[in-house]
Amino acid sequence: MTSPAASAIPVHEARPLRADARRNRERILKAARAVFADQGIDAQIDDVAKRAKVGVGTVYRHFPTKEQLLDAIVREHFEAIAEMARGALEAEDGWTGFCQLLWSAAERNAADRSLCEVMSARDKSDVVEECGLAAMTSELMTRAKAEGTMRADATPLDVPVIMIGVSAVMQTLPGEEPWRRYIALMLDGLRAS
Amino acid sequence: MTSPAASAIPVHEARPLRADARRNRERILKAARAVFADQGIDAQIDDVAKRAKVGVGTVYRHFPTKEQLLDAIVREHFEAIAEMARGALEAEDGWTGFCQLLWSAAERNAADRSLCEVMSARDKSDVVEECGLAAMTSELMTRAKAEGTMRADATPLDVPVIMIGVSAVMQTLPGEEPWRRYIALMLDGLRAS
DNA sequence: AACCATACGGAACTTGGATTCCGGTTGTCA
DNA sequence: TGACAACCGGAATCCAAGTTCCGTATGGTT
Repeated sequence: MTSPAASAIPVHEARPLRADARRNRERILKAARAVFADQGIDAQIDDVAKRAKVGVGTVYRHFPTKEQLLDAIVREHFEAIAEMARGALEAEDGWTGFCQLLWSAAERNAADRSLCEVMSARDKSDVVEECGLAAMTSELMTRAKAEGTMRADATPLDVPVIMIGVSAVMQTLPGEEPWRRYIALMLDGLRAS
Repeated sequence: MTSPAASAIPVHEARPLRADARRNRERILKAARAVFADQGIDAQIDDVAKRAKVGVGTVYRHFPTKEQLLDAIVREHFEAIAEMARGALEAEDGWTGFCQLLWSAAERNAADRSLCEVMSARDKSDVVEECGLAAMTSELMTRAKAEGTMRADATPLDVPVIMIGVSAVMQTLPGEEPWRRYIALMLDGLRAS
């Protein structure tokens, strides 16, 4: 996206940020990642600002809305999960890859409260689509079904259902045990009998 | 505390409510059931009051806090589910009873937004314990395992995990399909192979 | 080294809801 | 049928965020 011939850039492709602004933007994102991860989506912008050692106004200049700041971070997460999916596609077989993806995605969720809250409360299928996650998951499932390791009636729609569930479990029941158990049950439910 | 023979009544065992007060209390509960069911736990007390054709102050005299009002209603729900559990214990076998219980409890959840929100976001194990649900579920599972229809490593703890999950799914993905699919998967995961 | 568009900080403002208050009603009981 | 404690209604108050504003500071440029 930063290539020399950045010619046909869409709509408002602003001039580069001033050095201090660029620096602050990074600090804000970093702070927000940390704050949202451990306070959840109800964390306050003031806290983010404080942690970034920046005034609230500055946060708002970079992200006009709390929602937008949160969104930026959620996208990063999905991006990361999409990366995991790419890894899962390298697995020796579809079922293994599928399991690997669910486990690692859940693991990431477990480390971030806001992610759990967002996943279990808002439908993010658009983001999932955009970052290619939908397609990769679908591919993984197609393979697994072809191999006969996944029940034939499983559908890509089962994945959000599962992720929403784990996310909720993580928020409500503390500890690793419950959500791991949950994923295990679900995978058993999806395995071909 | 002010009655003449305020003898040995525990703490605050108040005198009977005045007729109008009793009537209002009922209207408030009825209104609250409806409002919370379709707006969720973020519904406003003002709406409850309006629907009950009563002033906000009156709502607050009966339930000093929104939290307490909500709690009263949530307890009613769990009570009802406990009733379902009693029915499930009559089923011809443990597995059937267990499935019956999960399906009917989920069905009830589906009809009440606040119930879903509460179940998926707060640990209500105390209430579950108090109304006997915990014990009955446990009994059902013991039977099913003895019959060999439920996997041996299933535990009563799996039930809240499942209920939390469905509740979250109901909130996030609209329609009957997703949550039904979810329960079906989970039951398959719990069935003995 | 002066200029100014960009940025910054953070106090002040706004808003949405919960909760309180208090003058006016109404059951209940003598 | 008074008298009064128990109630009621709903405007006013309080509060916790999110968001705006504006005087000041600072990179980048000539």
